[in-house]
Amino acid sequence: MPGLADALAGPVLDVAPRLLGATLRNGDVAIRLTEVEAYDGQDDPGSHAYNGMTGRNAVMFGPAGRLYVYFTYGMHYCCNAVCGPEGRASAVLLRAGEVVDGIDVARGRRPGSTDRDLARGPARLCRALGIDRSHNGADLATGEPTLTLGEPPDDVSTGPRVGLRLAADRPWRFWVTGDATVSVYRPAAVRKRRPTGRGLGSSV
DNA sequence: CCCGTGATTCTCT
DNA sequence: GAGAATCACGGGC
Repeated sequence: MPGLADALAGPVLDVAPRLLGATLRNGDVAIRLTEVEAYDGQDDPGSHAYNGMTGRNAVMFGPAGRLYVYFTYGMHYCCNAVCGPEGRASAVLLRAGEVVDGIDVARGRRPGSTDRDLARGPARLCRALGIDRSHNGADLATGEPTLTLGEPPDDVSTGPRVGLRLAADRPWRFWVTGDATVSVYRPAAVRKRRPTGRGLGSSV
C-alpha cells in the first residue's frame, strides 16, 4: 500500500478532489473533509508561493504530505496539505468538514457554534481541531495531525475559490455536492484602508 | 452590511 | 531598517 506522500505527489488539481472524504485527525477530534481548494505554486497568482519561497511559505516547497499552517487576519489559522512534486510548492487548503469524532472537544473549542458550523470554514476547521502554528510542517502520514484518505464522494462540485482577488476565476474549489458543512461562498472583500495617522489633513 | 486583528511581505530609504 | 499595504476569515448587526 503506497504511502500518503505518494498519493499527494500528483498534480494538485488531481489530488484536491481526492481529499474529499478523507479524515483529518488531531488528538481526540476527527473531521471528514467536505470542501477543499487547490493552489498551484506555478503560474497561480492566488498562491502564497507565487512570488517564491519566504519564511512563511517554506513548507510548501518541501515534500508532499506535510501540513502548511499560516496565520491570517490577525486571528485565524488555516491549514493546507502540501501536494505535487517537491519544489512545485502546490497545496490544498482544507476549507471545511464534518466532525466525526471528538465532537465534545470540538464544541468546547468553538463555544456557541452549532454542530454544523464547527468546521465550516478554514479557520473554524483549524480551531475545532486545535491546529495552530506549532503544527506547521507536520508529517500528515505519521504526525499530529494525521490525514487518512477515504472513499471519495459520488458527487463533487467545483467552482471559484473563496476570498481571492487574484485569479478568482479559476474553478479550483471542490466540495461534496449538497453537504451541509460546506462553507458559505464569500467573494473577495474590498478592504477599507486602515487610517495611518500620517498624510491626512496636510495643507496643500 | 461592517470591521477587528496582527503577522507577513513589499517597497523605498 | 522603517513604514505601509495586504490578507486563502469570522462574527456581529
